[in-house]
Amino acid sequence: MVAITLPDGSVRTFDGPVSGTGLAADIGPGLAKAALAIRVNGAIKDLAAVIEEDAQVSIVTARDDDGLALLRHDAAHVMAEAVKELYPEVQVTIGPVIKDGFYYDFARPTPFTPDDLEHIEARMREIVARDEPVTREVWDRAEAIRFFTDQGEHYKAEIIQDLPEDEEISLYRQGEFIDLCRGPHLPSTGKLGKAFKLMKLAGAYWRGDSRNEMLQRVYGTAWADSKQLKAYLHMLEESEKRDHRRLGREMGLFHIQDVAPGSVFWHPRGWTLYLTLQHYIRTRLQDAGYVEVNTPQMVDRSLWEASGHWEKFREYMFTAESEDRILALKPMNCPGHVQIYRQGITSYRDLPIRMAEFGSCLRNEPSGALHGLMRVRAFVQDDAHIFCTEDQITSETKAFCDLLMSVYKDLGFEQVTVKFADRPAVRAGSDEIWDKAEKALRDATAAAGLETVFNPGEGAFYGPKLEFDLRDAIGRDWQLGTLQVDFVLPERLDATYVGEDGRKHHPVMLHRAILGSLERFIGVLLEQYAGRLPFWLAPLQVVVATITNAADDYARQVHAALVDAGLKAELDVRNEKIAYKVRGHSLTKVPVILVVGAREARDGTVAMRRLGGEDQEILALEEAAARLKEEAAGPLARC
RNA sequence: GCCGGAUUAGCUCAGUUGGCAGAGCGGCUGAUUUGUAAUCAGCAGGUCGGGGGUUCGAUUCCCUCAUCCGGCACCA
Repeated sequence: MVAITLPDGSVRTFDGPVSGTGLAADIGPGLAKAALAIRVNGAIKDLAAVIEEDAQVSIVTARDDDGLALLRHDAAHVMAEAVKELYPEVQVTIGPVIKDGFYYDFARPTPFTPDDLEHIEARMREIVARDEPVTREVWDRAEAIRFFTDQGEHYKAEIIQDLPEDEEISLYRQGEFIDLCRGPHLPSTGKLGKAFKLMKLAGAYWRGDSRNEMLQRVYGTAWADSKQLKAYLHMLEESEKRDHRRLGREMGLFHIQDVAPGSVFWHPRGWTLYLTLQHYIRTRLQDAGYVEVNTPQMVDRSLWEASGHWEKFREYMFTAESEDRILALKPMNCPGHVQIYRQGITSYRDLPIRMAEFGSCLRNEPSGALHGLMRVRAFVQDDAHIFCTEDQITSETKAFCDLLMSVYKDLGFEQVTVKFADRPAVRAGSDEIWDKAEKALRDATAAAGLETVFNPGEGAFYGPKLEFDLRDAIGRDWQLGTLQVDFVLPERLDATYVGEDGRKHHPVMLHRAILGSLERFIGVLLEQYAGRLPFWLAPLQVVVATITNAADDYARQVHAALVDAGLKAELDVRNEKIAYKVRGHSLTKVPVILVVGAREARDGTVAMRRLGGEDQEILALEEAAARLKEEAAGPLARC
């Protein structure tokens, strides 16, 4: 007797062992058709797997996340089968499930073309139509290696070679295609259905290592039904509309041009936004006890040698030569800050010193990494270095985390992922120092009430690190803020303070940024709001638009009143219909349009229209200006 | 940096056996004086990314460089 408990608590008993297929059929024909796999006591298995003893079992369908993942995994296998049929010389490697889809990496002397993609997808649909049974086989390791080697599948043989000794070697067979796979899989290729699509081609290094050969990666997406697929494709289209590069052009904020790859030409409105954001963060830093400095852009190589950058960071540094010296454009501000710190003698009583700088940094990022505002070669961070004693690490870190969360909240970001990265394999400093630094950082994050995701071994070579990732509205994560505990640089650059004991000690440096680079932050901000920035941040807040030229003089008065109130306002007295003007300014995401015609001119009022709104509000001019002025103060109003 | 794709007017894009360069939007000018997401007409606007080659002739074919896009690697 085998008793099976279903998720609803009901129990079904069978005379003997029963397969997932049998169980699903026993429950009902509808479920039998939808069944993709089973979950036995929490572990997901093939539908064909036999349940030998009493267990908690649920039937997995494409409606649950595990089922969808299975579907995608099978899509990868079906794609590999299609590729092997069409191009027998290709070697298959790995094909995992990823967010929204799957990919498979193939080894092939010549890359695939977009035309090939169409053929592959068409063949996949044939394979689905064939409804080939998918069966699991357990092989002897040596035999499996020999098998794949004989087939010319050297990557597969290598994968098996590297599997742990005790791991079972399972192969899945569908039609003529046989692949190494842990499973589980769908019972047959027909279960994949039709809701999939091959999306793009890309190169990808074998085992993710750029020293290895490059494979051909084919990305695809797969869903439970065509409605979901359609919704996904629609979502992608919508995402494109909020791409910050597109918004930047449409809103007239900035452009990037091939004469200066990785650098931004900020237009008047974009620069206004930049300055507004900078003013905000500068004020917050001042209020938090930071002092602001500015350090040289070009610095002799000797300083970079002393700091370790010449050794560790050389390839990212731009250099210039002058009078037989090599100068480097600074990629970071930290060595400069240590030079300021070192002027004169510092007492423990002076610590902590929180030294901030909006310094222009240049890094020669690899050309393939450049991406709009998100990854540039010239940028400004809201950078600061906190020089403190070891005892102060916790309190300074907590204060920083609090400040950071408050800033993110002001700017409209509520969901922050905090990653804690600990000691990497290659590092400087003793284990005792690392123990101390990691503990201090952990204590501080706990004190700040932050939950962290552990990111093992990803710390900086000089110390552990917190990374603050923001998710934009499209669901992408961007690392913006960071805090790094550094015991190494103060020593290398000989920064000291005199302690209570009258002796010299090296301070600890906390490298920290909240916005990260202003460039990247603005990119994230634009995507987060789809260009519809909060009023206080909007580079153009109000347009005064006339209905007829008869209202021009009054419109000028309105505009002047707004400017007097400190608002960023423009006047639109073009000889155009109001609908035309409204549309134009709406497309550039101006948050407020004040419409004035003969009535408003007569009454001394304005018709206020919010971006995207359908109704208007008639207000006295003074009232409107006062209200908007208040709104424009933004979060700094409470400072 | 690596793999693939792209580069035509300010923007979005058409342009096939290689034969004088196109549209829409935007801009300018004129008419229209307009009530909340596109009024009408006219005009201007191009080394077809740069360089080299093949050809009587190249936006089109070949080579090369640059930049951009999508991945990969990188991201102190």
